Amino acid sequence: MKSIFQYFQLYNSLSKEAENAITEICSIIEIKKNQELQTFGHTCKTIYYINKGTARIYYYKDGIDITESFAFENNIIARVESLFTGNPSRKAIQILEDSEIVAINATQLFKLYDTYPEIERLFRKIFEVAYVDTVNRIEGIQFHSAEERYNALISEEPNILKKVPLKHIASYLGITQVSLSRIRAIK
Amino acid sequence: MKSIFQYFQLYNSLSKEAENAITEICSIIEIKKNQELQTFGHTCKTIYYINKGTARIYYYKDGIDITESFAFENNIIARVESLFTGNPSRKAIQILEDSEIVAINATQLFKLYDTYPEIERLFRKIFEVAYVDTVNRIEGIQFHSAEERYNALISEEPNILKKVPLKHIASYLGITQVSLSRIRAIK
DNA sequence: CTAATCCTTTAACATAAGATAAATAATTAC
DNA sequence: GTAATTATTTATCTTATGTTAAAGGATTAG
Repeated sequence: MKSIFQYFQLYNSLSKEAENAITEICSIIEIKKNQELQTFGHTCKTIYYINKGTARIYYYKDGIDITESFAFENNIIARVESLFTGNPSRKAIQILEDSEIVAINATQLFKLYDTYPEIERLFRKIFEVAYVDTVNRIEGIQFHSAEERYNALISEEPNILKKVPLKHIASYLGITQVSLSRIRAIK
Repeated sequence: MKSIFQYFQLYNSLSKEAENAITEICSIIEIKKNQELQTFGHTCKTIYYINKGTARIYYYKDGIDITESFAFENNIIARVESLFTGNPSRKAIQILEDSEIVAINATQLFKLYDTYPEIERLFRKIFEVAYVDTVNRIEGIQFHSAEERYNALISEEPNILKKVPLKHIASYLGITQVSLSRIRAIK
């Protein structure tokens, strides 16, 4: 469990005490491909960091499986629409490759915010950047064609095709799998 | 300048000292319809609160004016993709009705975070909720038809038609003005 | 290793939305 | 109040993506 603190360092440096306090509320999960890390219907009280592997957040809309987002090695994944509101999540987190995940107990983390402003600041900054990424993604969705979005995704995340089935990429891009197949066939 | 603190109260209560510190870094702007509150190209260092009026964030994509978001009375508006990264913003803020705006100096605000953890917490929570709204908006864009998105917008913000030209609503919805006209004609 | 299941592609047809142009309608400037 | 400008609608044609169905590949379970 070293690299999570390297990741944190990118946002805000922490005192040794703060690092120890965080370590105490983390656990490591080894989990296999296609398993559900978290399922539907409960209020999300965990933030995950991916040491190794790949995951996605997804939900069902009219019975169809829709991928909201992917997360890859050395990144955070959380169902923020539940974590930050306390509402039960309609979304689940599925593992897409055999993974090693750090689970951060968010209930306890939020308590640490009172004792360690540096920890509150760290997560404030992490989620500010995630927020900016989401704002930028809207721009991509609204004014690029499906083909442009696909190409952009591949160049941002060149290994995604090895890690993630195309059907999940299609729903993430907001198109059907048939459309994605057509787009790929053009090349 | 009363209602901004009522708004803050929804997120986190502040001590009198913290309120005073914030008041010191705020100024009130009276600004007329169609004026630009902030223009393109500079790093965004201001967070705005709308006491009265309406505003939008917009940018040009291939020469076409695109509305990224609207903000109405008693809400915050900021170009977060610049504010949180320090990058110059490609976006501008335009006033859509004669407005009264509170401008919060973000550079000084971020300094207050060191002295007043309660202020850092306040803005953390404000932007967490804004982040959640943005995540939910992606869901709307990706899996609803333009007609559904239009109807949803009207029911969320019934007065928008009195405040905002349809062309801005069209680009916000991710469609052309001609398509929006067609959708409205069906009824 | 084989069968069963799941994933991806291809084809044919349907439809929503884009592009362009022109006609009205509404607003703004003088 | 009128002209000029800007916003909105309507019409026509085009195109990207959706829908459904079926076939071919790949992966998984036993």
